[in-house]
Amino acid sequence: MTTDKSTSLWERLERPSPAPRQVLSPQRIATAAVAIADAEGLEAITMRRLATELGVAPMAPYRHVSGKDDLLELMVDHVYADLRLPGGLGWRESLRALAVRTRELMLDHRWLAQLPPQAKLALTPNVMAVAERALAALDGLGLDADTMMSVFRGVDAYVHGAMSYESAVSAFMGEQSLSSGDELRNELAPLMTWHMRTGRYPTYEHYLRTATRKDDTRWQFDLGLDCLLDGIATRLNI
Amino acid sequence: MTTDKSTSLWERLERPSPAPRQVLSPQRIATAAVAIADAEGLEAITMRRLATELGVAPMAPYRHVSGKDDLLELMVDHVYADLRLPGGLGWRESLRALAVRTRELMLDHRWLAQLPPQAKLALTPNVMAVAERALAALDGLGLDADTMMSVFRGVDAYVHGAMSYESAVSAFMGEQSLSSGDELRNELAPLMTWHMRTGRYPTYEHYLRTATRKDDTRWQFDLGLDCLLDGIATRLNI
DNA sequence: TCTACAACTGATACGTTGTATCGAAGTGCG
DNA sequence: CGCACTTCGATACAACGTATCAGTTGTAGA
Repeated sequence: MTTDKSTSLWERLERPSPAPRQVLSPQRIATAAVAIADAEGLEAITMRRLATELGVAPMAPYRHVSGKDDLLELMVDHVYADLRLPGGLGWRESLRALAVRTRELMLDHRWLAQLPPQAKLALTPNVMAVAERALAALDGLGLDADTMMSVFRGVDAYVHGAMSYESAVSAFMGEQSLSSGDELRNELAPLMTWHMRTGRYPTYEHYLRTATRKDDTRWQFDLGLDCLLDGIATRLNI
Repeated sequence: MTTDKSTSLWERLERPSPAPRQVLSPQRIATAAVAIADAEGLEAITMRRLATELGVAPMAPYRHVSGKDDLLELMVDHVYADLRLPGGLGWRESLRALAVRTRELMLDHRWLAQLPPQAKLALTPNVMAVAERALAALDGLGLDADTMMSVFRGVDAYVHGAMSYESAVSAFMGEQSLSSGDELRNELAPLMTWHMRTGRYPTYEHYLRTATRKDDTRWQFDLGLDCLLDGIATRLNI
């Protein structure tokens, strides 16, 4: 190695460290990004922040991911690896497990339900594997391919829709430092009483006054899910 | 009015126009913003772009909306005014109308399904009105308040989830200038064949080869919706 | 062991975004 | 006519995604 005479030895000694090679990899990037998003939400995901967290220059990750969209896809694939579905069950228990496990995944990673649209189309290996599992559970029941896919996508749509709402509420509570449903409703009370004072929402008002399971999100999720599964069973004769 | 001697008459005549007061209003802002988003997608919504479209300085709209979040809520309320649900129907036809009309609204305004999370909690008058209509349709059937709300939210979750996917696909096709399902699949073919070559997704592969209704999104939507409505009917004995 | 090459990272910079700030212009009331 | 108040314009700033390019390092061939 020839020393570059334009920079003195001392100057070069001042420079960081020789930086061992291969400090970055899609794996390390995904893990770091997921950690950030889990701890501080999706809006904390910044190429600069990610680089800082990895102890690297802002543009370094671009050698491994083509941009932020790519990064989000990588994150999705990374966490979907944890979505292992049990085998050997009937179609109904399989779809139920799919829904419940997906919900748990989205509760562990609230940002999953807040991804921008293009990240929702992520056709990554681990996402494909989940679809394959679900479709396989629906195979051999006499359904045609279109119906199988629609049933799977229907359940998936319900889960995503429900969790999109649930995690938006939870994100809002986090921003406002609210730690219970009562605190949330207290925060929203002025707006709500203003609405109710118009007298245009009597049924809604009745709900607000008499409901007793406003915070039982699991019960709400299961009710809708069971309805959907019931309907699949009766309508498709399976 | 005293003329300011530091600026000549001609100089002041050169200046735009005296700018009649009250050129801005939440109404005008909402209409302009919706027009932009309808034509060019949600990412075209920029405070600067909005101001330009309104013929006004970048910061002017901030006198009427507190920020971008507020603007999005205003847009949601604006388009939800068009979501009129027919009255005098049974619970099932009402929920079906709710779902179908919401889908149509989201097809007319693709950005509705791509809103950031906080905008999905918009408790605006026109959104409340839709909820009230749906809840009223479920009233008097012997359901408790919690169940009524969960059923409504369940249907809403399904619709949002399904449309989130559908409009993400449609947005992707728009970006890539793809105008048919065949073109879309052609675009995705390299990725898909790569996945299929792993042999890990046999059921998925069977779907790709034999399905005949891949582009019939309305049929897919209705199948899931009918399953859900069937399930609600049987599980809740209504 | 040396050398050339390819892969990788650092530094710098540009255009855009949301929005804070403050002064100017117009409006309604005394 | 004067004055407080609302509404708008101009300017500015920090943070973002990312293009570009030079510098650095590991590695393959001689």
